[in-house]
Amino acid sequence: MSFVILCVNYCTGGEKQPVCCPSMNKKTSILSKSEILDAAEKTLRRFGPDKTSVTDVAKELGISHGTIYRHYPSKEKLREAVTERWLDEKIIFPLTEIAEMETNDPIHHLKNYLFKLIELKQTYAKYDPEMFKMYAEVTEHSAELIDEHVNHIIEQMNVLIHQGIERHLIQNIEIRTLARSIFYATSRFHHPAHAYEWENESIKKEIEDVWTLITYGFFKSYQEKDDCK
Amino acid sequence: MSFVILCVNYCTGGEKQPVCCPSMNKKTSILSKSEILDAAEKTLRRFGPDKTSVTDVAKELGISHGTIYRHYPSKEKLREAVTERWLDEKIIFPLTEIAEMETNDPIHHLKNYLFKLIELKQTYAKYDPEMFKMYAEVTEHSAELIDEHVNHIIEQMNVLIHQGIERHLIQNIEIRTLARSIFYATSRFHHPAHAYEWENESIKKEIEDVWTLITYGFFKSYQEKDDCK
DNA sequence: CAAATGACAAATATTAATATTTGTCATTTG
DNA sequence: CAAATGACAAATATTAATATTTGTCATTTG
Repeated sequence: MSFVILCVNYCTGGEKQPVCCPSMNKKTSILSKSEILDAAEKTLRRFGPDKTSVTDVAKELGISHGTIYRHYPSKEKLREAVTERWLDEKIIFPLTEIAEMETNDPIHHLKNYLFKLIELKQTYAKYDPEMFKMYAEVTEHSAELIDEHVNHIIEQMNVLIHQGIERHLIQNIEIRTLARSIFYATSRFHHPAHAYEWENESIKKEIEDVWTLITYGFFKSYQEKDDCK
Repeated sequence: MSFVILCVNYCTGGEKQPVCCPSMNKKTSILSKSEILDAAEKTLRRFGPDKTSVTDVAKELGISHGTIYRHYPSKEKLREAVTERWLDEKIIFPLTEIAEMETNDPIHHLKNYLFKLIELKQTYAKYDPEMFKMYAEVTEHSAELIDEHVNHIIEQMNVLIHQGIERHLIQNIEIRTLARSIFYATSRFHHPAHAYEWENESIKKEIEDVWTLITYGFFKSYQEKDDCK
């Protein structure tokens, strides 16, 4: 009984744990991936991504550094794992909460979602600078990680856009293309390469103005020009 | 007579020359700013922006490095001057040619202008990598230089937008805001921080898709929904 | 006498010697 | 016997000594 419960406690978060069920007698001595990630995150925040060694992380855990290599095949993979968890927790999780809210104003819902993405990125750039730097560094090298992250966001935007189309508020064009274009057209406001431009207060108005542009476009439609009014 | 002509020859390009008119007997010995910039550009292309010293530039010219400091107060100012001239020649000049063309399709004209900007940036990133790197480095430090460059482009876009509004093709909203928003919404395609993402072939479709988005917007207007058709 | 020089100090970059870190794997531990 | 260890070589980073570069300015040059 307690066997099962313990296993559930240990194996949360979808991690592929080192087999934790046979011989459960040593529960505290079994090192989990998330314990390593906790220690890595703590160490990264202390020393910064450029000064943190695998040895430092091992020291934090009071173990041999060789042990970490039994869980992550390289320093780079460890950095990616830390970044992936950080992105999931700090960016994807709060965004998912917004995405799943009920609404009868899909346009506002979409704006809410996108603006939250921007706010989160800009907040963490400022208040969790070491981890944000880590994220910026890792995603510049790992196309895989950034692709997964971006696709996750575009996927959620797809759903919101779909709701807008159903209610005849959004033009019925290729959804995925639209989601991607909205994401890219706002790169300046959420891409880490632009972080140094976020200090300026004018950034808030710029975001609103770009949002207005992509909402209505600059083109005066034929309806407005000829048929109507 | 030949005095005046020589002066004109020497003082082209709007440079503030070291007074070249009194005592013209030594015409070849007078060092012009553009000669320094030529040598700097040549040296920068050879050694790259991180390995080029003021001494290297002086060597290229066969002069003492102290002389360069009589024309530019610091290495950084020299780098800025090289970058500014490069931008004017490689980006602003060809853009101005397009901007000044006559057209009866202002939307196409605007697209043409913006796509040329993107094409030029992407071409020089690939085929003049040292100077492009120089530009990327300098603009990250000098807000002044990048502001001037960006404002120049936005100014030219203003004119094109104005033509579109006159012909009732572009919505009559605040022109400057619109120009800036179009510029920012396409940052991914012309901002040097994104240069490493330009390798991917998919970038061409992304540009077209973002252009379509900012042209028409994603919002289904009331005209389309209710009044018309 | 305007323009260039080159000697100089301070700042910065390079080099070479030294130390640490990364990643592996045979051995140890519980 | 699964998990951890720690000794080890190769790669990378740090340090300290050395060399170059930056920027100034009194002196020289034409």
